[in-house]
Amino acid sequence: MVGSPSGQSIPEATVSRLPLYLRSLQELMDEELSTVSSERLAEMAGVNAAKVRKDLSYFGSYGTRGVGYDVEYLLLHIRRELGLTHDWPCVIAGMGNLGQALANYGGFSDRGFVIAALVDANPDKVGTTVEGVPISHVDDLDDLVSRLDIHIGVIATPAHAAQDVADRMVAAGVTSILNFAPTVITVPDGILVRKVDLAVELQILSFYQERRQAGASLTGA
Amino acid sequence: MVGSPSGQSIPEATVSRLPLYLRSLQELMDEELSTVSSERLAEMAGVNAAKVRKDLSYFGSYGTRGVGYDVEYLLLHIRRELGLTHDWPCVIAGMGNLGQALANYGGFSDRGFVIAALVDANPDKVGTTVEGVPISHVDDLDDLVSRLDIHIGVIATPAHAAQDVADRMVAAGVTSILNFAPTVITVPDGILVRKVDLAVELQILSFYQERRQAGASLTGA
DNA sequence: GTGCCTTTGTGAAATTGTGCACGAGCCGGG
DNA sequence: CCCGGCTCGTGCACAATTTCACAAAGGCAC
Repeated sequence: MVGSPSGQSIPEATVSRLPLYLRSLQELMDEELSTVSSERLAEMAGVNAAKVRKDLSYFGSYGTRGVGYDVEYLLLHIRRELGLTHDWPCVIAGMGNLGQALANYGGFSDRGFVIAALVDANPDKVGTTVEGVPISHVDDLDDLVSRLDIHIGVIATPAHAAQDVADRMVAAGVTSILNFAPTVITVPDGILVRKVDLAVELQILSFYQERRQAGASLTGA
Repeated sequence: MVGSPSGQSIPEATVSRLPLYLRSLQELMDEELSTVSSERLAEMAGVNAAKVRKDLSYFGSYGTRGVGYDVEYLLLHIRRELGLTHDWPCVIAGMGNLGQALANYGGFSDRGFVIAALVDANPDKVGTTVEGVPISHVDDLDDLVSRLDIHIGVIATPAHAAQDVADRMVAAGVTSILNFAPTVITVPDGILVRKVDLAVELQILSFYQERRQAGASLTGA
């Protein structure tokens, strides 16, 4: 079981670190380095060296003892594991501030996520374009998704519209959803949802910040 | 030690769920419900009921057996734990697409995070305003942070500028940083950093999406 | 007041994730 | 060919988190 490439069981925690390794390896490529040690990679990714080695070992043994990992080979391999050997066409729903920013944000297309379609419910916005991509009406989701072979949908609508849009996406054939709306959406089995709530992170910071100040006033003056 | 309110040790995992409970409780307030069971709250927050009870128990026992939790009381309590009884002035650095979207995004100020200042390194942008907040030059960070009593900084710059901005923020007195730049930043002890990488989430989706397709072609037709 | 129903609060078990420590394997030099 | 130094791969112990299961306790009907 151990060491078998493409084994079924890659820990979730490991998966969530793969993008970090990928990014670090890309930087190393830019610096034209051909090999990298787990220690260096760990430092770049902001984790611990043992963790890097353990994570990479789930995919088999690609390192060379005494030397390190081959940057190019590892890069290719992780990219393949992450399914980034081809581009992913995506649709963004909700062209408010957040949706527009996401559509404009270069960080997606850089990494293989092509904004193939944009939709909104507001007829006034339909027809305008963002970054050369026309905004369609949300009613056209079905057509867009099947015609452009879209599997990934991004929800950037207000909270109250999120569930409806999610339902439409699923009905249209989307199987993975990234939800930026601050609400829980429910989907059928087999549909994968990840959630990013920008304000949640600030609230977590706030928690620790408040604690620190409270603590400081106890221990401090 | 158990049940002591404000005990030192609230698990990180619990803290990261508090904002979800808070949001759910706000919805319940809007619906004018006065009590809620752990089961209902769990459903709204998208977690498991036992987890809700355990999470809440770290703050002491605020529920009534046979009845549930008092919505208003619990709301107030979590808000206090999260340090959201007052507003937090924040500064956003980097007024590109992402920074502008964050500044425009209503979801922050709704929850007590007031955009007090905006900075950018580009002189052309300095002087213009976003949502009524003027963009200052990044060199003025020091002055802004101390004058407006800012503790929280948001980095929305390109990756290559993030570390420099983080250093400046720390020097100016910021103690909590939310980093949207796709890079690891290092800060002195005592400074708290949280990281949101929009593309990372898509890559994680991509991983599972790819696996699913691979699996489907084995088990399916 | 008694009994029943409901829902909390919480030990304890199960699962998941982390970090250490060290054997194993590779490289370069003599 | 052998040796010393370096770095991977991994078993193991430990820590964190989740989940289960159930006793304890409030509320309501009668």
